[in-house]
Amino acid sequence: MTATVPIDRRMGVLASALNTFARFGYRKTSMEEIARAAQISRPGLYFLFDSKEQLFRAAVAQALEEDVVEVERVMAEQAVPLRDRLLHSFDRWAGRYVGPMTRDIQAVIDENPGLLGDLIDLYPRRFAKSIARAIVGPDGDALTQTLISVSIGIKHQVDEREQYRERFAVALDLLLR
Amino acid sequence: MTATVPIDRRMGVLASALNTFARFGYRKTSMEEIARAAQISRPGLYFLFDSKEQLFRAAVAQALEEDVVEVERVMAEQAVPLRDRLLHSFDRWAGRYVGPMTRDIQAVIDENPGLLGDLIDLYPRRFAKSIARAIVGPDGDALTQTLISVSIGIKHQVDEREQYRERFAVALDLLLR
DNA sequence: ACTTTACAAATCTCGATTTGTTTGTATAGT
DNA sequence: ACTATACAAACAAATCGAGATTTGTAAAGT
Repeated sequence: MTATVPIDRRMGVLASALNTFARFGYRKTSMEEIARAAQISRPGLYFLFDSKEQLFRAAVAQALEEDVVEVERVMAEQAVPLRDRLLHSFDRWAGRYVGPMTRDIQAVIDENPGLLGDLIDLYPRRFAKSIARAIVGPDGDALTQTLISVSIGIKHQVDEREQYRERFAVALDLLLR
Repeated sequence: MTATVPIDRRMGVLASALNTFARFGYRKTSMEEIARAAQISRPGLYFLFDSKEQLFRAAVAQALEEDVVEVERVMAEQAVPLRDRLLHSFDRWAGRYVGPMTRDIQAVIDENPGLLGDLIDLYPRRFAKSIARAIVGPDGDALTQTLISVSIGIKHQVDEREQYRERFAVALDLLLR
């Protein structure tokens, strides 16, 4: 049972664990390295997380959770223009994981299917719902769908976050009338 | 020298060769299998094409050429609505290569970089130019760019050609005012 | 609520050898 | 303008065993 452990202790470990997984991939990352990066002993790491697999799941889940919570927060801010809210949200959700360093996170994730269970379906759906809710009008769902497709396409075309932002902004301005 | 060989003989072989490459991948496809599929002897295959590598290049090049020529033809037909011309062209260019069977063609192509040289850059550019030329107005290039991103994104989301068509049509109608 | 040290069991790494497959060419034949 | 057969050289795949690495747990300590 890890539930008795202070939550904030784990969060820092999760962040550096995800980093390490991203750098070397799931297989080639040892618990030793994660522990070192988190400035903790390896048995101490096992005290916080039952297994390497569970640690990986938790690390990815935390990242997804933080991203989607941020998206939900931003999309709810009625004061700022829809266009800016969308750009910020998509950049956070997808643009963040573009580039030589952060791209590997995505690679690790889909090189290890089954390791993550429903997370891979659940969070994207939650993201989509959060976007769709903010877009009013009859074309709301179609627009959301298309924005997501554009985002995925751009991610496969570029390799720098800035390029992602630029291209997505162009698409956004075309799609928002 | 293969230049003395009748061209139409080769074309049929190229089509079935691409099929075979798509089914098994470049490495796991033997000249034996290609020859069998093309109803020709293996030495006969070597009479038509100097090497496996050259055969692969020629097969991909033929497919790309046919696709892009069809796109150029359709986009030039001023009589039919732009929306329909675009849908047809993108479906031919990208939708064709969606699905469990044809998807592997794409896989083979980008699992074997270097095998194809410039083809991979040249044809997509030619396709883009053909699209951009037909879209008038100040947002022409931006629209083209975005349509291509949408197309790539959808290709990564769906696994049936019909789904590709539907989603792309939705995006198209949103982007064309 | 951790650390250090220690350890068995599972897993990965690797080089070496072998075995089987494939390529590309040749040759003789139709 | 091919086919059938045959063949050397290159290449890939499968096997294997020795050695190292890694996982997960335990125990004793602070």
